[in-house]
Amino acid sequence: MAKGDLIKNLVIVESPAKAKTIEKFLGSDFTVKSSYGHIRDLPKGDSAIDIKHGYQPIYIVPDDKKAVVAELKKMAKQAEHVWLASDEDREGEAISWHLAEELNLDILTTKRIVFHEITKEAIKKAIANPRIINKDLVDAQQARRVLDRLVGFELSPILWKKVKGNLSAGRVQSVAVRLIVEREREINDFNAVSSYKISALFDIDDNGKKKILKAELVKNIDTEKNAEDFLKRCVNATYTIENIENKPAKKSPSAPFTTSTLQQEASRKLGYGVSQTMIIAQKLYEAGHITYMRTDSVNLSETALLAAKVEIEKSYGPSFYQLRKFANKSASAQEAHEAIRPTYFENTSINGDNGEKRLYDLIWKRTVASQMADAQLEKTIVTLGISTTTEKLVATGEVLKFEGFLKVYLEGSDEENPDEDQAGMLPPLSVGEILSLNEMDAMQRFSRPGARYTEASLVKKLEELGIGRPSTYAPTISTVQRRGYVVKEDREGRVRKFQFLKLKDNQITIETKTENTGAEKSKLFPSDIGNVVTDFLYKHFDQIMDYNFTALVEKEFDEIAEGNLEWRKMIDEFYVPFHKTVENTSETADRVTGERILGKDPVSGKTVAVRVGRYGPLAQIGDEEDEKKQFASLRTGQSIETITLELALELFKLPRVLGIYEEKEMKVSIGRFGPYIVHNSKFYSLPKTDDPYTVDADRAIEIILVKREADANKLIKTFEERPDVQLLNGRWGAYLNIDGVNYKLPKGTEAAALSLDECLTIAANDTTPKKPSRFTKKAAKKAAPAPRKAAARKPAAKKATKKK
DNA sequence: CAGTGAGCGAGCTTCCGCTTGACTT
Repeated sequence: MAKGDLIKNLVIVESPAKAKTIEKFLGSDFTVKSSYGHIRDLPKGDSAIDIKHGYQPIYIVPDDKKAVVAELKKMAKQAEHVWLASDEDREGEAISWHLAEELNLDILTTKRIVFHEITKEAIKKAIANPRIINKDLVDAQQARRVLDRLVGFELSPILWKKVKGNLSAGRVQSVAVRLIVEREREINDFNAVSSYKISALFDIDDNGKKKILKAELVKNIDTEKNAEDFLKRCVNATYTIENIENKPAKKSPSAPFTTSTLQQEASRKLGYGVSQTMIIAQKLYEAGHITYMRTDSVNLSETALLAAKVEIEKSYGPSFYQLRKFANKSASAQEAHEAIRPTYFENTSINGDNGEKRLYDLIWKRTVASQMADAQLEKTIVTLGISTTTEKLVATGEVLKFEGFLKVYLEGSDEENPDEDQAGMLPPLSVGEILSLNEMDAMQRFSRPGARYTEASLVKKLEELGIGRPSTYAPTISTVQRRGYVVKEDREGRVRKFQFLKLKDNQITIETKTENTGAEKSKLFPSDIGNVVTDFLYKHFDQIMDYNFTALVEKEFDEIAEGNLEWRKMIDEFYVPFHKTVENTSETADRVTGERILGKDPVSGKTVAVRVGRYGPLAQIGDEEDEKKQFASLRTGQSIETITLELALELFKLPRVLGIYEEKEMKVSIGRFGPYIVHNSKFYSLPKTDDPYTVDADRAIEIILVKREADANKLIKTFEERPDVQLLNGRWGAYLNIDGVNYKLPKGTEAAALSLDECLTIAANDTTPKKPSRFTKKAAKKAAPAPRKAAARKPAAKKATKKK
């Protein structure tokens, strides 16, 4: 558009991708622009809210929004009509209001339009029915904004004072951490109860084919003795089919994706973290492949419903189609958008990288399945009598009569049920038939505590509690990890014994077997600091930490939106007592370290305790007054809450001096990357098979010599003119190193034959992102006080990217 | 994928919710 041109209609939406689409629908009289979300916010400091004057918020246009606002302002001046078309929810209404204020538009007359779906009909209809800004809804947003700022910026400094610096607290994040902390404690306090599951395997002859029928006792047996008694009773018994019941069953598809369910399913089926899912979804959205990805609605537009029908009937036939309209379960949903769906159902796949293709495939299948017919099943329940006892065995089978939506998609599950067998088809059986027992087992099984959260299952829980919004789920999960409250990691399981009783050929055998239990992959664990902060906040600010706090204030926000409550009054009623507690806590509460006394050191008789120190969790021998007290850091995976006296004392056994070799001392210890030997200021990692507590001098020398040998063979080639270019042998074969940066060699390259020019070409063509260059001494020092895990994972690069 | 193995001290940190940006001629 040339300078000075008159614009007939200026429409302002939130997202630029949306602006592009809408512009196509509206024709040449309309220019559609985007505000890129909120254009104003509270400034960073303490003076953002004038508490004494009715909690008056001071708004500023942040630096990164100045250009957008300037452009919109200019265009608004040139426009005949301005239409504010931000989302129809609390935040969207506030965006329109801020725009009106900042662009000098008349609040009382400027046209406000809304649509819940980006379709031509919806937009035309919106244009035909403008309203004005709803100031009550805006006030509800102001109350939300002010409350969050007051809570966050008054609680966080108390943590700096009473726990340590750089911590944070807030309405959403602190509750998210509490969920993780409490789940971990439930797991630690859990006492597994065991019982015995009885399964009988029968040999069946299915027209000459040998098959096995598995039947089970419906209720497990409580003790080993009773299980054995049961098997004893079955010696020489006959087993008769007493009843066969067939009954139809059906499965129905799930609703189309919202942000939360997309994150869950991408986690279960593709193994993506919630941020990863959102980044990929954003790309799909920007490319026009899917509708908006931050939504809490399960609704599909009429256009989408029709397109799904066409696609299903074309690809699978009319019998597979069923119109379905889903209702939202979550009361906190604001439904400003459609569900997440493919923009064009006829695109069964898209161009893009692997992640984009897989996520699109998931979205396509989920959406299409949601408009498909039920799957029809036939369930068969076979009851078997035992001649020697009144108890019954039951076998169940399932046959799929009509696939329906299962042709396309089956939702994943969070439940891990290793004991549950997939019910399949049963062999032909008849009532009165006598079956021959192959064997009967009684297997000891254990009850299990609630599962640890994954990123996605935590999002699910937060959504159930009405805490957080689609746009904040992923950032919240990142925040609690960045602050070091929560770590996402894998944990190895432990070996557990269980009893296995078997009746075969009328003989009973009892065997003790072992299984691995409790192994975790990408699960969220609380850190010690997460525990300490949660306990502190819960003790002094139970209101904020209450799982219902958000739901309660949301009710009040709704009242404000309906015009039945004045927002300043609502905030005042919350803030006055809250602030009093803040002041009181700040003055009187003790510093907290989460200290736990473990007992006495058997050698010195001194007290052994664990607590959070300046650099993280530590163990200490000797009281505060003790001048010769000793310290040792806890290891990764150890926790103040669960560590035992024995394990804490172990920490003081390292470093151990192993002896002298080549006139230098050999010392063994455990570092960030596991056990190592240090000798002549060189480090040698201990192989997994060696134990740092028992390894001896002879073995240490061996390890040193093996490493020297490897190092001697490491160098393949160097070049006189460029000493910084080296071809080296690594654990995975030859690689190229130039000035400390590693490059992969193309497959099949003979490393020793490469010339310097060829090496430089390989380096120049290598587009894989390289790690930031090695820390300088200074940078390494700076990174030191960061939380243990975070320091190991994220080098100092974080700050630089943020500033930009 | 490749290597790695911290620790003296001042001033700063922080919320939740919208949305994607990107030095020049």
